Amino acid sequence: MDKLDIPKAYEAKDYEDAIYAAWEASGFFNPDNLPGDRPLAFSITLPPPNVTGTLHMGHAVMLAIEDIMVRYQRMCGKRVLWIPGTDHAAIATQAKVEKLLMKEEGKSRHDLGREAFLKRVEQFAAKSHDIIVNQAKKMGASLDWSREAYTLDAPRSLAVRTAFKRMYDDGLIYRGNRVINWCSRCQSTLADDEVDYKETNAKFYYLKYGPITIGTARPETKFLDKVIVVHPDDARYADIVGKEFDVEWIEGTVRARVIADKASDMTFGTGAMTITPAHSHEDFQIAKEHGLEVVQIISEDGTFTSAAGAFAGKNARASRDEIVAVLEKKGLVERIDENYVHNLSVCYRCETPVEPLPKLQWFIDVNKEFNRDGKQVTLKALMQDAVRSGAIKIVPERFDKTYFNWVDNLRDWCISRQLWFGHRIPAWYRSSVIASEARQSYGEIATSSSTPRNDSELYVGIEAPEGEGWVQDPDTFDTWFSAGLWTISTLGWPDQGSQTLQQLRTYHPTSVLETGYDILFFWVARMVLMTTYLVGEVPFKMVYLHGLVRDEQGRKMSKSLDNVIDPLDMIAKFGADATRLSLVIGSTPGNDSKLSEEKVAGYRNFTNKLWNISRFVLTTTNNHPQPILEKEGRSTLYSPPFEGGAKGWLPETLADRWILSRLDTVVASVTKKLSAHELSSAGEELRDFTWNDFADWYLEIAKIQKREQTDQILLHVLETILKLWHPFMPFVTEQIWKNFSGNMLLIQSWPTVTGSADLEAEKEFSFIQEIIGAIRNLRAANKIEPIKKVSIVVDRDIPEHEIIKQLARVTDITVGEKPDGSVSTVVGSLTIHIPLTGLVDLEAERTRLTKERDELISYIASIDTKLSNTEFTGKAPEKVVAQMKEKREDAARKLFAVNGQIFMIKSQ
RNA sequence: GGGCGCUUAGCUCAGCUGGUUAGAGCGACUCGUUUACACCGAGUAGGCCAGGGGUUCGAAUCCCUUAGCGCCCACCA
Repeated sequence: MDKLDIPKAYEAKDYEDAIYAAWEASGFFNPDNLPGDRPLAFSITLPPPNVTGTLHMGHAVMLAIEDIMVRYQRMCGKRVLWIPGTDHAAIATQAKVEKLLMKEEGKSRHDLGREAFLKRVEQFAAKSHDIIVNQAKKMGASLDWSREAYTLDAPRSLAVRTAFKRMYDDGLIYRGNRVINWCSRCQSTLADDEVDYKETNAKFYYLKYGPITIGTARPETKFLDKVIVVHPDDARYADIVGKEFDVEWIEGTVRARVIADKASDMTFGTGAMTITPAHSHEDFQIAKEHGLEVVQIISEDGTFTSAAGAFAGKNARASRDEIVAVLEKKGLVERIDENYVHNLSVCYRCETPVEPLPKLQWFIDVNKEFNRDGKQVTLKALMQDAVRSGAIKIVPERFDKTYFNWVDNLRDWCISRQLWFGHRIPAWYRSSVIASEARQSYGEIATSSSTPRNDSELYVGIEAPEGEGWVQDPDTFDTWFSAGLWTISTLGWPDQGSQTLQQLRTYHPTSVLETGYDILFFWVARMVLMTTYLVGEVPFKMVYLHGLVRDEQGRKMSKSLDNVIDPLDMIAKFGADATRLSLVIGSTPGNDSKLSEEKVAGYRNFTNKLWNISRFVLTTTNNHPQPILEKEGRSTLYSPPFEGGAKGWLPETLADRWILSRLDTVVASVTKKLSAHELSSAGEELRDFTWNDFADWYLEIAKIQKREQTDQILLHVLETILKLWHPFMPFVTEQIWKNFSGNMLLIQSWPTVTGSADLEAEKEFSFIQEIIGAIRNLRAANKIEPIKKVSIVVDRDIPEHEIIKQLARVTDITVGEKPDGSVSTVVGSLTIHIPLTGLVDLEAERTRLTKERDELISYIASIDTKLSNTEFTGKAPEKVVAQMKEKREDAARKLFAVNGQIFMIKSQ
């Protein structure tokens, strides 16, 4: 037998990479290679990180939580599939590369041209991808890399084109000219939810416009305003509604007229506004209803069009003051409110102010009825039903409301983007006019206003059409369109091969979607939309939302605040296991959590604790004459399984019965909690058991219980907690597991309840703990001399007196029959009598004990009162009454111990 | 303007459908040279569960209300 040589401290970095490599080599991350039958499947698709750079703490949380779920289910015997992938994140990635290009070479994407630029982006994405994969591995994520996907790879592109085609054929996708959100820096449209609002201090201008005064925050858009809108009920303007008159304006005289519309707010500004249909969503709406002309005066690059006369070509927002100066010169500025606060709409990526512009774009109609299984439905209705029917469960539940609030108010989704990086819209046009227009915008900024053409041929298909003269739409898809297909596209949809179909049948709908609550709308809702429409089933049965990881002070982590904690740094310093625990324990779904280095360090201490527990157990048992580790398959010693529960190996002592009972409780409870996705709570309970019960009590007892039985129990408990901990701390547990024979811990089966629950033992042992605690207290109080003599009187044979003796580290224990004690009426089986000498600090101890005794007495009295109250006993459920009685017993037992101690002190 | 949360020990938070004397970790303080671990052990002190009202035998938990804080959504020119 070799002597075990285990280092004193666990250094994560010495083991983790090798362990991950071994897992990967085993092939067990791929469900096809898992041993056993596994009729039930469990699947998660990893929310694909953007290929914009590196992973942050948010990704680390995601990987930790999902890996825990996945490892747990794998050990439970499920056919577990966790698919990794990355997201091309069109707008974010393109913006990033453009920024780099400008910084490093001083070039814009137009300097390179579309093709060369895309090559650059792909290079960047590839590099970023490799970093991400490496980081996921560092975290210990047990992802099936053989199925890795990318939102922009060939299979996913096919899925995108197929989805578009099908929706188009069903009339759910249309091309329309509408005012959209335009980011002049990204040079692209933005969906409604890609617009952020930033509270900004601005000026509010009161301008004379003919006979009335109008209010505006954006005078520069007002060049061609010809229509004043007032509220129909506004008495101030009632007499001029419908009238026309000439007004002196920015560039000379304009013929203006007044209309009434409820959109005008009587209480805001002067109650009168002019409208700019081309550059405001609401004005566009009004113009549409009243059949007004829509003229674009601001172009895609943020400059004025020729419609702005002398200002043409100048940046619109930058010209505001200049235009106001012109108005002022003409005496048209009545006053300026300098303290105007409003919500400026900005691009969620680059914070550039969003410019509303009229553009011809592709939209998904969420309100259009179509036939589904003989019923008329809308996409919106599908999204609502998926959650309302319970087919999808959101955790935490309160996000249901957020979800509905969003879906109910959903407007048509603009899916086309003027980016180069992304899936091209599978639409082709054939007509000289359109074709040249499309060519122009291919690589150029589209300058012409895009009005719908009737003279063009349009082809929508999965592949390019046959024939001459077809030009593909230059636009690309909103990145969330491809992301919305993620659960089905990663499983092979729309391929119809039997293997793909089988795979979809097995793993779809996926079991859980785990992601941050911040992308509930962007992504989760879109997946529900796409998947329910395309394959007629929900994409996942459950949505588990985690919160944001904030810094110690609760601030968001950001580069500008310099408070970013890099997961890789934490892993390097404290190990992946500690990092995972610090992200999972102490945080609950849907709530933000705070992270500090100290917290991670704390869990590093725990991994080391587990390491040393193992070190002790393994070396102790190994040193014994019948080396348990050398026996063939340690399991022969005590399993499988415990026949007839723990009786199979007859634990001899109270401590044995106690620890096994506790272990059984913990197995049951942790299993239940993990099944219910209560990860934090499961982890806490496991930590308490491992540290408080197993390490602090049973290990100490084991040192003096020199029976072979103890070795078996030590090994059994260790084996069980290694399994229980494995989902949380895969590395350290797997490393320790190497001391056992057989397969990797990764695929061991999850512990089951053995039937060792022993309430009597738990009660009795807690009493022993009480007594030992008392002895320790007394020793601590004895500052001058060690305790000379302790006598313990028991009324029946409790072998634990040996333990007490050792633990209390006292000498000279005598054991005898219990005298007919006066206190025995309270309850109890054990009394102690400790004559002590040389004590000086006992007075304080006595005061404390007396106080405790009084509290216990009044507590017992209060229970007695309650129990004699017929209203309580009559109305409270039986279970509660029984509980109360038990509590009374516990308190009485404690009182007995306290009384004993007081008696001891008195007798000094 | 709508909606959703939060307020529990010095700090970070658990406390599910009402039922132990409200818990944990960290921190503080006291003690400890115990052969698994100082990345340790044994203890102690900290709470009117934000305030007020109600329902109930019983409320941190349910209802109403007040105050403070946060988040999401929304086209106020």
